[in-house]
Amino acid sequence: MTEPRWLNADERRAWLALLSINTLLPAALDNQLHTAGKVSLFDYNVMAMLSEAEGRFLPMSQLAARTSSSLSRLSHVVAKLEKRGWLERRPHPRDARVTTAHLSDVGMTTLEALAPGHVETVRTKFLDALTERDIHDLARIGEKIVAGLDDDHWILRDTESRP
Amino acid sequence: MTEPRWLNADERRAWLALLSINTLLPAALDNQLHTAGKVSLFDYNVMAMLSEAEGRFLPMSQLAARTSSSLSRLSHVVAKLEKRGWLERRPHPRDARVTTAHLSDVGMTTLEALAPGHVETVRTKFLDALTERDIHDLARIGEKIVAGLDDDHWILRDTESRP
DNA sequence: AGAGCGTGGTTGAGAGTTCAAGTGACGCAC
DNA sequence: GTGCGTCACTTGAACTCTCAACCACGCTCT
Repeated sequence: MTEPRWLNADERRAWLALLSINTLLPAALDNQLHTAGKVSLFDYNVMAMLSEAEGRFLPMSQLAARTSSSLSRLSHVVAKLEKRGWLERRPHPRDARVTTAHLSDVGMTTLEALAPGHVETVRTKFLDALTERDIHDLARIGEKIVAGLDDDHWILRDTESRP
Repeated sequence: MTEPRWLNADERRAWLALLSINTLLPAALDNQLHTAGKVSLFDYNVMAMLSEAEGRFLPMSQLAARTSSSLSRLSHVVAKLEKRGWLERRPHPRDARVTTAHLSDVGMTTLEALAPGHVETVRTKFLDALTERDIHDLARIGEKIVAGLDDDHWILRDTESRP
């Protein structure tokens, strides 16, 4: 049992900054989305991921992967969004175990109405503080961290060059 | 009402990576802390911030600032930690409005027992994926983002050079 | 065909978080 | 020294998330 390696100055700065960003940024975005349309950042992302999928639907487990969430969390949220008429759940025709979540037309319209305000907030609260180079570096570093946490995370697919 | 500026490739990569990190990293750390000692990452941070303060106590509002949390959230959590005997609340002697949270000896011991496993997890889940240079860049970029979200955030004090 | 195992998803209970409202105390204006 | 606005919290209710248990289906092996 040896003495643990404590964080040095840069490691500590990086860690504390990430920790703060982690609570402040989602709070700011949640806030904007909630006043704009009683939607959380997570709700928004669920719908956004569906809107980008072929046919605007995905199996629950793939949607969970794309939102980095547990199936349980997703299930509760999809139930809520379904009650609002923005999503619809259907059984998969070939595999009766899987449920697919479909973005409804009303959901799509809602999402489109929310999108401009949301990206604008992403800019003002996040991207505007950075230079083009910062953003490029952050994308690279961020993807490294994601890879360390989940080595076949969906955002790492098709964007990486192959050998 | 002009067309919003959507995200370009790098902006999107940076944003999606941050979003994923944001859910995966705290989950991993919460997990470790919870199995090690039924403590959340936020609980841990509250105690860690107190442990680093002069005299191991801070007014609630300063503690809230240091944990980037709302006073309400903090109040609930401090109540919980107080019930476990790790913290103690005392009225401020000069200003009866303020409550100070003190880390107890038991709390300090608990924190010290948890710390090695926690830093180790911070390393394996986060820092190990990065080079020294990445960490330095991330610290710089991260602090820029924090500054954009809260221009007098505590982590920006004393670490920045002054004019 | 059926036993056993893994997969995909749901559910309910308990823990945690947020939001709005409330309680005192300070401090300044007159 | 009496209002009156602000500050520093606290509280309770509503909502969200997590965790463990559960169900149903598909796959493989015999």
